[in-house]
Amino acid sequence: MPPSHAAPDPDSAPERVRDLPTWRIARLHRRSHARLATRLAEHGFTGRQYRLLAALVEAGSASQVELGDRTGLDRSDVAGGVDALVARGQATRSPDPADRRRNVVAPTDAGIAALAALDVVVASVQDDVLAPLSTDERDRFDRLLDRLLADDPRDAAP
Amino acid sequence: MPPSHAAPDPDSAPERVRDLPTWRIARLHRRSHARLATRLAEHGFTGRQYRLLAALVEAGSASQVELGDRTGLDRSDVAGGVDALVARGQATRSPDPADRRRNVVAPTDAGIAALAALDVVVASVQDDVLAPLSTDERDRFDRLLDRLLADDPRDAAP
DNA sequence: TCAAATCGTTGGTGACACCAACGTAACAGA
DNA sequence: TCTGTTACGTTGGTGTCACCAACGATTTGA
Repeated sequence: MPPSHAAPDPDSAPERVRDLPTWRIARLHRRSHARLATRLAEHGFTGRQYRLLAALVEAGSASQVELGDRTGLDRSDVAGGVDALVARGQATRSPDPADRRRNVVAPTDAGIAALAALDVVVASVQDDVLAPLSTDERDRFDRLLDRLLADDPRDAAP
Repeated sequence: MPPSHAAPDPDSAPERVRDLPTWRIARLHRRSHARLATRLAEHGFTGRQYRLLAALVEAGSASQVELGDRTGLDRSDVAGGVDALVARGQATRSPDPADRRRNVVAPTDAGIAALAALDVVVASVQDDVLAPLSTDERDRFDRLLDRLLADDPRDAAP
């Protein structure tokens, strides 16, 4: 065993922070994200690349802006992600003959197969993250999440 | 209206991702984190610096490893954070006469005052994030969070 | 036709979570 | 006491994520 850096537990926090909802939400996210990222990494994927490939397969084929819209990624990040997919033979990129400003990005068979494999992985991670909850509790959690995510923080009807 | 990069909504995602718990948790975190970060930034603070200052005030004074333990930050990140606090006159750093490997980091009056101001800000962000929920729902959410976080993350050490 | 908008690319920014190596200093065992 | 090991702080990386600015090439629409 190396001298051991004795990495501090990233979940430890000062007293006034420990019980804050924002802190607990961050902790939950770190955990769920770490699990997902680890499992995706085993297949050579990053979270963004998975989203990208998913959007690509769902769309059949798309321009990079469209991929940006479908994944919530910035144009520049789409470019890099598509680079990775193309490099691995999971997608193709070619100029759009109808509008030569655009690229047409399309999944390959290998890409489609990879996504199918990832879907299984991703589903198992969901179960992993929610494991501590019963079916009932998962439902309740889901509904609370709905409420919290419901958009319009700015609209207070007078 | 500027040429408009037309930044995509970061919450948009492919179909198979949209309803995943991990994705929804990530969305909630992005939201709560963005609100907190924005409000802290108005006072020149980053999330880590707030945690650091909080740990510092709670401890009275501490070495940097101790700050790392109290905040969950890596040694190297503590170093940078303390740099910032010292540069702003919110903390002092001096070698520990009792163990010259250590630094003694201590909050200044300005640091203590800054933390008091931040505490108010942070509290208001909590309320903001939980705004969509009733008191009852907040309790339920809190308990579910407890369950989800109870599971031990640092296992897998056979 | 010519200015304006769009698309993709490149190259940054900052925050966050990590890890490796190094010099100094303290310590513990032989 | 000497000597090897550990601890501390610093420096300088890594990669992910979310962004933003500018540029060339292309298309549009006034």
